[in-house]
Amino acid sequence: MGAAGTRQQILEAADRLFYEQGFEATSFADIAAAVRLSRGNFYYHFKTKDEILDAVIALRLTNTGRMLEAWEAGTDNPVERIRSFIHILIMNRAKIMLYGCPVGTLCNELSKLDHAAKEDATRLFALFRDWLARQFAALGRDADAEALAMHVLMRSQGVATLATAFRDDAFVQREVEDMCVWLEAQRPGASRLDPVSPPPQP
Amino acid sequence: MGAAGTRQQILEAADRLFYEQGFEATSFADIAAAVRLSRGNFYYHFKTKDEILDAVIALRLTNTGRMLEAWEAGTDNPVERIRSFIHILIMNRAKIMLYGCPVGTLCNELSKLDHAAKEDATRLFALFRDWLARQFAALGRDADAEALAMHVLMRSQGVATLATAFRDDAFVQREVEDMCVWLEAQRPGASRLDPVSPPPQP
DNA sequence: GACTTTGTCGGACGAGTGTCCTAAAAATTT
DNA sequence: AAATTTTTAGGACACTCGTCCGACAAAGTC
Repeated sequence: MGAAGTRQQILEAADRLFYEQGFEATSFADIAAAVRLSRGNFYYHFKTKDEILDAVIALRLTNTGRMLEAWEAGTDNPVERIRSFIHILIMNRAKIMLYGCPVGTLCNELSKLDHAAKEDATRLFALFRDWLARQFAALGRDADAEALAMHVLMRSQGVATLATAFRDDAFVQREVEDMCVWLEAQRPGASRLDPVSPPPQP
Repeated sequence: MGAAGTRQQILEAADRLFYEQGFEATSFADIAAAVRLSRGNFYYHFKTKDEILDAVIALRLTNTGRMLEAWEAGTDNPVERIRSFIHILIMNRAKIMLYGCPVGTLCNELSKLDHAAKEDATRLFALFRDWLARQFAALGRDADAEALAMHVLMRSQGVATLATAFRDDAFVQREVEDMCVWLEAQRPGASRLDPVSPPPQP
């Protein structure tokens, strides 16, 4: 197998393991075993563990970008696009309940370690934020597009964290619906009489 | 110094270090250095690292319980009590921007490690949830008190995570205010004409 | 003062870590 | 088929990890 293929395999394994076990708790040996490679051989592909981390973050940035493009290609309606984002919580809820949000948990871990790649990980968040902000702007909310984007991001992060802690499927469902109702009310023409953010129903 | 005093010192150092660096990234040596004790001597006070973790969680449960009691003693008004909770985000924002929420980040880490104390850490969340639910019930929202409590918890977790990633003081301020406005609107008599969850202003 | 209990020290242990080297195998080019 | 480059395996390295001793000091009891 060519080096490029092996490198890709390593990255995918590292991506998964960093997500499932965390960055620091994942050792070279873990990744090596996952791709059935000798531990020592890693040095050929990646000089240091941080180098793998950088590459994994770059991979995630690429994959995330592709996902956002796919959502944009799926529909012209900004509200529907934002709904695509919100519904990751439903689609990935099994993994989220086990390991949390890949972006949020990585940022948290790197912050605690005060790791150099901390800012790079935050760029994953920024990618989502800017994309969401563009959708809100397309909705006619130019003035507060970024604040609205951060609000959506904030909610999804909160749901992910509590989903991991409590493993409560109904909670995730409820909050996603609440978020969608809130989203509908953000169209500039939406009536203030609408239940903007109704109390979540049990 | 008595053993009880030393034990308490160890616990406080471990509490702080587990928060700042994470559980796994904190070694016996780190804690020992913090309390100026020999590493080997730890075995006398705590047989294993997990034992320290259990004790730290128990300590946090106690301290959290005391804090909740203090808030209850501070006012009879449930809305004001809940506001006390929300305002931790402001009071502790410096630390939160560096290390995240102590509860959320611990739960995330233990989930990834699939650690036995995972459920114990979740009990910290449950403590907040039940207390908040009691306040909402006192507000006359018995029916959906727990869902409302989870909603507040969810928001504070989301704000904490993004605060750590972006270190944006204005964002925290804005979301806290938004949360308080939302809270006001949860009183059963609140007019639906009120801006229930207004778009966050930039 | 002798004796027991309680607390501390410094170091040893085996395992696992990230890193790095050398030599052999595989693939590619000549 | 030979030569060269690319990729791999296996292990050494210095180190840190959690764990665990055995010896010793301090405190308290008889």
